[in-house]
Amino acid sequence: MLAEFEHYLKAQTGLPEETIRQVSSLATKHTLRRQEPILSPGQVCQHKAFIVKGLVRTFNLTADGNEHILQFSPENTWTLDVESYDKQVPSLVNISAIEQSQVLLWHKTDFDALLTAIPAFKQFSERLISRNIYYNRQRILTILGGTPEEKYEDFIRTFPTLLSRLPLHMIAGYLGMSVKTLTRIRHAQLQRS
Amino acid sequence: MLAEFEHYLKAQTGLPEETIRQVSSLATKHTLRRQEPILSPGQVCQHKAFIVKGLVRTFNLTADGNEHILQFSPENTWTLDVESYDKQVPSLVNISAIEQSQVLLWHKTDFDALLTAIPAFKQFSERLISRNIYYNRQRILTILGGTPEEKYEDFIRTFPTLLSRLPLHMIAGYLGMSVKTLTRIRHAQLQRS
DNA sequence: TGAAATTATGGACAAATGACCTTGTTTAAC
DNA sequence: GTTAAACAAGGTCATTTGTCCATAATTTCA
Repeated sequence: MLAEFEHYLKAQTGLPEETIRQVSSLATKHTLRRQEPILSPGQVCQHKAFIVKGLVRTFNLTADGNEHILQFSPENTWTLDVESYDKQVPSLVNISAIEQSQVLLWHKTDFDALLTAIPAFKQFSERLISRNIYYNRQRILTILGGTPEEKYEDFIRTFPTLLSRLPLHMIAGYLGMSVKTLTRIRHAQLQRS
Repeated sequence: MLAEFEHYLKAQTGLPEETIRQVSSLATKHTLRRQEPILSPGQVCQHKAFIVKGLVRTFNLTADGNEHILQFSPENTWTLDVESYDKQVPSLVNISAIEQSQVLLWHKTDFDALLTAIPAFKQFSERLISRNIYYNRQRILTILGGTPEEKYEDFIRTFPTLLSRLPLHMIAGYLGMSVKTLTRIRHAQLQRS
């Protein structure tokens, strides 16, 4: 489990073995069953999580039981509730496994120490944050702009490999439309092809 | 014009006069007429802008002439196209004045120098970025989730002072709905009250 | 001040979407 | 391997939303 992460970090940063070991040595291994939560509303987000294997989602449940999905986190990506983590205030969102997953967790204290101790690691971390900012901006434009069909096609383009791993109702929850609409779109696309 | 900014920065950071002067001394003053652009698609975003007075919007024009608004920037806020600015690549968005506005511009080179030279200023800058991240996350949830009416009410709650300064079609462009829908909502609310 | 542009609203109609239900299939779990 | 749960898809209908149009009010700027 650590080996995969170390390989990832090496490929992404080119940091020396020793430094990489330093990072991974502070992680806790964790296996999640399907639907098992890492974070629930009301809890303070204490950890940064790296997904070694599996698939995790960040979402919000509305009063009427609807699920709005902020993020899917597959292998080799990170996840956390930034706002809760940064400010150490109770979270408003759920983070939980879609598939059985293996994750590495760093406690905020340890992770902060790593960022301070290893400038190149901090740079890497900032690069990830930037990417997230750009992505969310683009996502807002897509949600604002497109027809449901355009949103769906955009989703496929952005996450081609996730399509087959996600139930439709989660894709709907990510795109902000009903399952019915999604079904209709796919039906229409089949007709055409 | 500088005085307002210096007052803002003092209030926000508590930095000493001298440092504040150091920051403001690198700014260029600029007055914008209504509808005058600061940034157009295809250009590289070279500056960070602080709005001293007026109101500016960041938006995207679709092929069919629809306007999707990413951000409103009133007095005492900052604006730029982060992605274009960070990477120095051509922008995809427009930034332009809604009202006649006064802005201060820092060239990226100068602003980067300030961030390096003044750690407390860098911290302040990071705080602003964080705030923006939280806000965009929340915005995605709101857009995904609510009925048009909820989105409109959320808008009023978030930007109570902007309501009267914006034409309806811009609010619609920010919320991702047609002007007609907005009109209907307001009509319904009048009936009820 | 006066002409031109922008803005808000409303009507009518068509199209898109969601809610609710059923059915058959696939997947997971014990 | 069997049972239970989750899932995709389709039908129907009511509602919502958008487009296109016209009109009246307001604002801008020369």
